[in-house]
Amino acid sequence: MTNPAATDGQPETLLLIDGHSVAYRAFFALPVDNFSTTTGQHTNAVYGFTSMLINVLRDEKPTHLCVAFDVSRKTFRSAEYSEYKANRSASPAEFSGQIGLIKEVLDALNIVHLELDGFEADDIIATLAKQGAASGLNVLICTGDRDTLQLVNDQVTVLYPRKGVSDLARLDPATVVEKYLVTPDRYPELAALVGESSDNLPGVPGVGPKTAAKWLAAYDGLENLLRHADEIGGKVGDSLREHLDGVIRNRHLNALICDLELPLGPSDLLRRDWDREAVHSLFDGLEFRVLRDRLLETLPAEDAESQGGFEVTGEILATGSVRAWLDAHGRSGVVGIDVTGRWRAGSGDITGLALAAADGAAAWLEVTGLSPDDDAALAEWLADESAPKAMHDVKGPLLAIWSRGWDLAGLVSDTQLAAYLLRPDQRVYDLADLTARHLKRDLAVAGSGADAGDQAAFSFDDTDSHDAMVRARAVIDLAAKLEEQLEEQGGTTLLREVELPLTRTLANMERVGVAVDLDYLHRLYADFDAAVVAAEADAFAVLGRPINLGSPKQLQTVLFDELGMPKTRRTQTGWTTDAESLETLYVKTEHPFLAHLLRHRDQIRLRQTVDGLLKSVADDGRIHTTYVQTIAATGRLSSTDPNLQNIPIRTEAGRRIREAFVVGAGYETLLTADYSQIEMRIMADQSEDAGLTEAFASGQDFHTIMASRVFGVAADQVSGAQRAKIKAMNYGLAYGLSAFGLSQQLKIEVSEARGLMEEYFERFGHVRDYLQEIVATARRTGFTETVLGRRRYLPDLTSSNRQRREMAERAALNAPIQGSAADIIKVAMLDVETAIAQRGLRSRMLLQVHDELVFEIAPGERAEFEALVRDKMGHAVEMAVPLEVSVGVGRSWHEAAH
DNA sequence: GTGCGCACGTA
DNA sequence: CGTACGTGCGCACG
Repeated sequence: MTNPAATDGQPETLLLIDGHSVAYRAFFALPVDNFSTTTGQHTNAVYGFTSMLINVLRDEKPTHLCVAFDVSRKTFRSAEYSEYKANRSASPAEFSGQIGLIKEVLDALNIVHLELDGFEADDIIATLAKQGAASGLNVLICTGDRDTLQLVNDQVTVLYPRKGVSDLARLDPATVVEKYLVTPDRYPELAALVGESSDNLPGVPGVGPKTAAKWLAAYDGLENLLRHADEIGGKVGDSLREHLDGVIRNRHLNALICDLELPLGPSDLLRRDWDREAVHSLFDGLEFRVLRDRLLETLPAEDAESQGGFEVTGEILATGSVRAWLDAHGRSGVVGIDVTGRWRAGSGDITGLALAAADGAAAWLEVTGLSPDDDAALAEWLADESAPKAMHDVKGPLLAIWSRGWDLAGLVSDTQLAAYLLRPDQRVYDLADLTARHLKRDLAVAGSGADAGDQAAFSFDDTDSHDAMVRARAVIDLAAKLEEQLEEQGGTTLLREVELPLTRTLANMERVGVAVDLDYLHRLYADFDAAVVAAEADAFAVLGRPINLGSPKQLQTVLFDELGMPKTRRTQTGWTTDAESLETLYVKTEHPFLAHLLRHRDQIRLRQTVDGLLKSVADDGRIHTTYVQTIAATGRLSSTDPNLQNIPIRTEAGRRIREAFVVGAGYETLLTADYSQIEMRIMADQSEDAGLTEAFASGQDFHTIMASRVFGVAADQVSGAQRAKIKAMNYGLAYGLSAFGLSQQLKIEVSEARGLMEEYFERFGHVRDYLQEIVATARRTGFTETVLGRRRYLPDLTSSNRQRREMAERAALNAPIQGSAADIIKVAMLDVETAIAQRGLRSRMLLQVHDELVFEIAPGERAEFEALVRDKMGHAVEMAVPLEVSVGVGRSWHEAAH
């Protein structure tokens, strides 16, 4: 049994939490508006409660733990005194439901929670506190309810939230006396005299804590005081005598019951392993990212100890001994590798390597200590296809390996990629976390959680080398475990043949980068900057004073309060000032401020994009983005630092930015190749809809031909408006578009949009059947699947919350379509790369933007390369509907567009 | 300093 | 009340 804090000689600690009390404190401590999920569920109380729980577990390291809840407002106390707590207004609507979520959190953390009909949480706590103290435990009670102060003694301490949820006062006997002027056992007597407004128990008028404490001291307790009530003089004496019944009632009601019959005793409250899967899926739903990280940081060891950590006995390889070690251990099975170093933006460096071999041996070697023969032996082994290796998050280390002049081959697993394929909707795939979840083992690495790429230090001591060897060992075990799971869901091919080799392709693209015209970028920045300044000046002139145009809050004050404009759509914090709403406002009011504001928005955005690019230009005059392979739940890539997948294209000014991306020295031109309507083609193929398939086969403009089918007119009779409507429908289909959404986008009535959808589906009925089938299947199996078998799990499909469920349905609709498109372009990228290598071409792949690839073409290779790209992209997978690829060339990304 | 919401760019 | 992302800013926490 896990018992993390119990060490020899130290007393064990029982922590008792009043769930309702702490949740309520949290609710009022944290602004409810700042804590809600995208589905509208308020979470401030859950957040505050969980945050406090994490802190107190970290700080107090209790060995035993229980959370008590009130069942309802009906208790023996309210039965005896109907006014008990009757002053409490109904809980705010935002609070309701959060107690249920807190219990889900506790369940995921495998923490016992108790409630008992007719009694309050306090009574449960009092009972357990007494039992715990009796069996020699230290008892901590975390509550915002002062009634529990009566339980304080040498063994029992109350943690009382001072303010918020992070500042807990420690109330031991001495502190209670200091603060409340009486000993803990007298506190309820004092409260009976003074009254407790939160319980709606009125006290004796005119008697405050000081008077009450004085009396209790003078008469040695309440009982004796009441017996001698007639001795007390003055007005307060009269007052006391008039309210004797009330005092007696108060004292009766505020006495906690400490002999309840409970199903569990202190020995049943030993802390238990928590359920990683449950925590992840719950925190995903609650959108608790930071809290999850804090939880993992604070409590990683505890669920792992039952299996223990990793026993690694390794050696630090002395100079000259690398070849011998690799010969002995490097070729008898999969070797786990952990690279220490740093990497970013297409390059990196290595300081050390840890290896863990299948035979149990482990080694650490420092790059600076390599002899020429060590270096050669290592380079040879790393590049040896027949020496199988496993790593975690290999792309960065690969860049570092390349920077050393080495290469890497024989990689059979990347545990990060494997974990991503198993559950693509996780936020992070940290090695320590995966190890604990899948192997129930503790990595016990100092500073685990940090990616190697973030490692600041370049000096290493024995701990570093040991930790690195532990990681290398964990990677092999994890790789085997994940492989097993992936096999069950048919995902090993996707890992081996797509994601794993793609990592290398992406690393190459990052390493190469894309050339930019730096002078042009600077001029562009100056232009946009001037436009920003001008727009700002114009806006201020109209307004008569300067404001921060980038502050939605200030804009709301100006637009809706000062200028009295009609209110726009609501946001969580007020009324939206987004561009679309401002346009509408401008049509209504023709206020020139709006025009200047919109222009300012546009220009500042463009300036910001250019500024970001300028800051990213490396010494080689190129921009090296980083592709993240494990972010998008659908299987797409993402691009960051900088994001080159959202460079403007829709406006003229935006396209000027694309002119900054140019062909690099020694190359002839850029070439872009993109898939036309790939998602619609996937839908046509998968739905086997004859009408849709024919529309693609016709070779005419796709949206026009679709419109002609829907409206029953010849293609040359389709109006612009008709084409626009069907185009919106085509694009929206894969997103789970509703009649309402379509009406919004096309600015038509909902009834017309509904009619449009009906007519569309009358012609293309198999598409509707297909889309409905996706959701129905996903609801049954729990996941969706792409053409290559990439899964996405959507537990919310069976949620009782309608908003969550419908959101999951749209995600289910979209995932196989967007995901299959991602599969296809990934295969195409690999095929193109292979072909480049086979033909010995110098041309190279630079960028991927979901359905588009950008290449840099070497002199003389243009025609051959275009044919190659068309072939590989067009035949990445075989489908009933041809994949159409359009290609353009030019010296800049803009010119190469088509 | 940190986290969040808003706004907005792409496919 | 249409999916999937990343970034930068202002603002309110601590």
